[in-house]
Amino acid sequence: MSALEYTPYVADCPSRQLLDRIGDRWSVLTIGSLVDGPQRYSTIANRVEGVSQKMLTQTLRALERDGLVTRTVFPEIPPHVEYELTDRGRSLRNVLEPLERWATEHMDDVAESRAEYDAR
Amino acid sequence: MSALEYTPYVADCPSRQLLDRIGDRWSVLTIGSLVDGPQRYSTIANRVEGVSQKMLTQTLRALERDGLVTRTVFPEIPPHVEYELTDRGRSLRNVLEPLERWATEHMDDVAESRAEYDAR
DNA sequence: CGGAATCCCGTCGGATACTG
DNA sequence: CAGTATCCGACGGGATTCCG
Repeated sequence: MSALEYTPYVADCPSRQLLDRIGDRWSVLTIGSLVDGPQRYSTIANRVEGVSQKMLTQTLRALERDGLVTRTVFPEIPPHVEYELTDRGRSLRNVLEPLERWATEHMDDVAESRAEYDAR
Repeated sequence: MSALEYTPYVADCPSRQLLDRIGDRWSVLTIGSLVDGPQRYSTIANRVEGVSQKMLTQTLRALERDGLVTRTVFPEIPPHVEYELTDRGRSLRNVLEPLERWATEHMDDVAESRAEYDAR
């Protein structure tokens, strides 16, 4: 019932900050790159084109802190680190995937609307 | 078929910019404030607590440009402007609502994870 | 009432260099 | 390989002022 008291429309409600985090550019793509199982840091970096290592590390740390991904270090040389979605992370992915799909499916229509808007 | 060629994981793909826009903090809340029909500017401003008038206007313009909301000016004094979701806007809302709900429903769990993470 | 325009500061985030 | 640390420029976004 406590969840019903949260609403992101209120400025200082914690759910607004959470919404910011999970709607974040790199968070969405990072989580998406983990859908098909655990991945190494370098693999994620390759999948999420254009992300700097600073932002990727920062994003992964935040996701780990929020209990959305786990970080596993294999004591090897050279280092080997794997990131994996938790159950909670997967449940979030389930609502992010439609968003990602919406973006790709409506890209053409949006581009058309933009052209019309800019023309007038 | 063209939609299949878009993927936000590629740096310069237009869908990435679109994903940024629609995942944006103010965009999500602004769209959400329009679910129950057309609203005046001031009403939206009140519902989305903490939004500055600059950001609200900017957000509404972007949403209008992308064909997600319509802007209707009533020639009255004082001015009267109403914003309303388009069909496309409503389809987007349908995928944003689960995201918003996820944030409120998992807020407690996430807060707990954060506390644990920070403690160690 | 619903903006537009300007100023200005904070932080986001990229580039670079270094390390276990 | 998987980071950390530092520097620093760009710009997001708030506060303020003015307008039709």
